[in-house]
Amino acid sequence: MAKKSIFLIDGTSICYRSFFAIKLSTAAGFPTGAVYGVYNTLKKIISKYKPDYLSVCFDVSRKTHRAEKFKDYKANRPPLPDPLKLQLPIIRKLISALGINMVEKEGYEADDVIATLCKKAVKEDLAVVIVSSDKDLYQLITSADVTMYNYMKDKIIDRRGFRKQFGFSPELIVDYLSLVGDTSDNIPGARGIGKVGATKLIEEFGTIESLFNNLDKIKPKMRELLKKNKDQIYLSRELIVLSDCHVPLTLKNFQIKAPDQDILQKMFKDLEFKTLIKTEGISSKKINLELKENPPEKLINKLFKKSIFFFVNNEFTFTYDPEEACLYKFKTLSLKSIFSNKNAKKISYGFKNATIENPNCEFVGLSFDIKIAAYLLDSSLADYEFTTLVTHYLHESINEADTHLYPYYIYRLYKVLETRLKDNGLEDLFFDVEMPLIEILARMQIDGVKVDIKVLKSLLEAVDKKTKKAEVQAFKIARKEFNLNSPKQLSEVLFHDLKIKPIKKTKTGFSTNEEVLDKLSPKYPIAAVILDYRHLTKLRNTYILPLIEDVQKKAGMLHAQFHQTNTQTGRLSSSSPNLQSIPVKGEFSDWLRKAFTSNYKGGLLLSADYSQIELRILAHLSGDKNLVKAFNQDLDIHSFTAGLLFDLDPKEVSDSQRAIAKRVNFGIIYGMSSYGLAKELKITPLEAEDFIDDYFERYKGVKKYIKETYSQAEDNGYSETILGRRRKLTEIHSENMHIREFARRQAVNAPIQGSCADLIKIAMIKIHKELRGNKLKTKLILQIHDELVFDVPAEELDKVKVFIRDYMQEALKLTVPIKVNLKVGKNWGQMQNLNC
DNA sequence: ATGAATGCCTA
DNA sequence: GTAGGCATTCATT
Repeated sequence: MAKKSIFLIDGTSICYRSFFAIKLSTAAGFPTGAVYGVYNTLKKIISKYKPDYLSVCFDVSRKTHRAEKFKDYKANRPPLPDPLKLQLPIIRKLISALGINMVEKEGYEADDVIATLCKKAVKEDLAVVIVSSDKDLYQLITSADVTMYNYMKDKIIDRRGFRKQFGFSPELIVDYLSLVGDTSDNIPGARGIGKVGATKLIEEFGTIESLFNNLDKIKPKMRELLKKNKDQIYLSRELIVLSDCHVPLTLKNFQIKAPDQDILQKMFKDLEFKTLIKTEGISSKKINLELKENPPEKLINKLFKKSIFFFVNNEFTFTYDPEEACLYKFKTLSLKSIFSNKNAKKISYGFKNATIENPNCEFVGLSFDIKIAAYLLDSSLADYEFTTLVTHYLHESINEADTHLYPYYIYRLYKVLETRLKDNGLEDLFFDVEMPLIEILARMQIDGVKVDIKVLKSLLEAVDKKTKKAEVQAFKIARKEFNLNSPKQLSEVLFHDLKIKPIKKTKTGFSTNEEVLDKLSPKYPIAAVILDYRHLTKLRNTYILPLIEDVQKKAGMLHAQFHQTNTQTGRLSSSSPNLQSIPVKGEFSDWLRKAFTSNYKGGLLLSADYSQIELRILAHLSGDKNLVKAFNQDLDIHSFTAGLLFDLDPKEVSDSQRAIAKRVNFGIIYGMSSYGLAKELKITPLEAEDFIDDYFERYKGVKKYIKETYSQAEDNGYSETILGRRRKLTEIHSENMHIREFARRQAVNAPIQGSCADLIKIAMIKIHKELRGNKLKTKLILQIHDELVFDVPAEELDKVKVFIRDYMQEALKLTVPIKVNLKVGKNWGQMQNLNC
């Protein structure tokens, strides 16, 4: 039988942390972040650790016994910020409404209260967990029954963990801190002795007393510092040692009582914590958590018509009967019969996975996927796991393994997310674009791409042969063998052994990247050899070998994943393998791409890609006169820009001028800074500045658009695409200029990149619908951001090529024409343009 | 085993 | 200058 647990929470500490971490206020401007943070922290601790006893300890006033001993104690700490002061009474009210006990003692700090209770609790044979970010409290983990919980990192530290972190026993933390001091409490410590020095001394000698008894064994410099600071050190120790303040341990009071829901709800309403206000429908009170195994036979028909079906991935299926307020879990009814019944309203988490697990099933009437909704509302979450969403949107934490709780949460998540989508004008994008896309991506994953392994193997042979040669050559020039894959070793060979002058630094040494090696290669043949070697091994290790591996598993078919919730901008991403980064330039890229073929006998691959789509979208978004004109007249946009920049007729523009204009055009899409453009063009930032000025002089509308985008991002905290997809930009107001500039570039790029994603997603849906409606065998197999690749039976080519192009071009109506190029071939490496 | 650092492939 | 995924080395959980 495990010991009963008691959690002692440093209320002051969690208030401070919450206050600085969470900026939140009501519409009227009343600060609420600290209240919110404290609520979440407490909720999390309770639901995760289920303590038997719990108490939140507070400081009462600043006139503590420590201040009597040392007048400067906490002297340099600024007074409590007003916005936090305002929240303290509310936080106390909230804690008491939650049924949680609070303890405080006049003249003492929360630390002392915790220390006192902790000692008593250990005597009562309880397991004590201390919750604070204050280092002083480590002095309490001298017993094996006491641990410290770091709520920021969600980690519990015991004696072993402490030793690992500090290098000595917790008993010595007081001595350590006496040396180091604590700037936030204005505890002096020994001036001149820092973390490193203190750790060394403590590890070697232990206590302060022992230090002063062994002064002769300490290096002169340290010895002097210790002597000089002796008084300060002993005073510091007095201040750090926690004192007993005679508060009683009344365990009965420390039990968590039932929260007062009425008060809580009223508080949440006043504080405008919308997500915490209970929604209509299933509430935690009403729901029957004991799932019934199967609904009675006579209920099933009714349920199909009236109730909502839920499923999480492919594993859990339940339905909620609103009349009975009861959840039923299906054992005998297959997922298939629910999926294919269009009357049954279905709410899912992770629909794509469910589809992939049931590839032969027909899907109709899917109405709402929670994962996708959460992504659309905020594309910046680290992940969209079910438990993450429960924490983020319901402010409760659940264990991943508690799958029996899923039905309880999924409906509430649905309610919250549905409302938010509506509030943010994201319904159309959600229901018309993202939801229909799920099944298309699932289909792409299920069907896969045919890959000819023989082509890969012959390529591997050729690449291996060339790699060997490059290797031999490199070692010959270096006059020794070394690991060519190691930038560190290579740097040693180039810049030490061969005495080449380094061009660029990295964080840890000299750079050996492509840019550097390119510059070196005319003078130093070894650089060219290394570049060749890198190219070859990249091809082998990143593409050829993994592809062979994957394809062998699935009998000639490659099933990559396409992710719908992995990018901040709305693009898709691909992995395992990433089919969006198959080489297209370089010596062997065509050979590699020849391995990607049609899965139909005599079939063809059709590739359809948008031409200059990002600049066209920029033209649409900005309405710039020159840019719109160029596209309306179907001009070569880079030559046109070069014409404007160099004051020439576009026909007179030289290749190098066009190349510069092309870089500048890309620069605009990426948010452009003179520094970045300078690096790209290998000119000075001042010269780059001139190009940018000239560009904006000619494209005045673009300049205006970028300015407006900045100010919109500053006002709203996000920028948005044509269809209203948003990208959060929390750092747009950063004090740090570099961070702020970065956010600004993202603000400009996100609508362009994201609108392009909107556009191609619509095209995919329309094309998919047409293909299925006509029962065609042509399949969409790849999406590479502005390109779609189809596997086409030869006899379908003439039919599909027309509507594929049309749907892509008509996916969205822009103020400029959209152009799509078609290419076709028996594989991805040998493609011919297709004119129709 | 895991993560930072470096480097390189795509749009 | 934007957005991704992934391999390797090397120093650490």
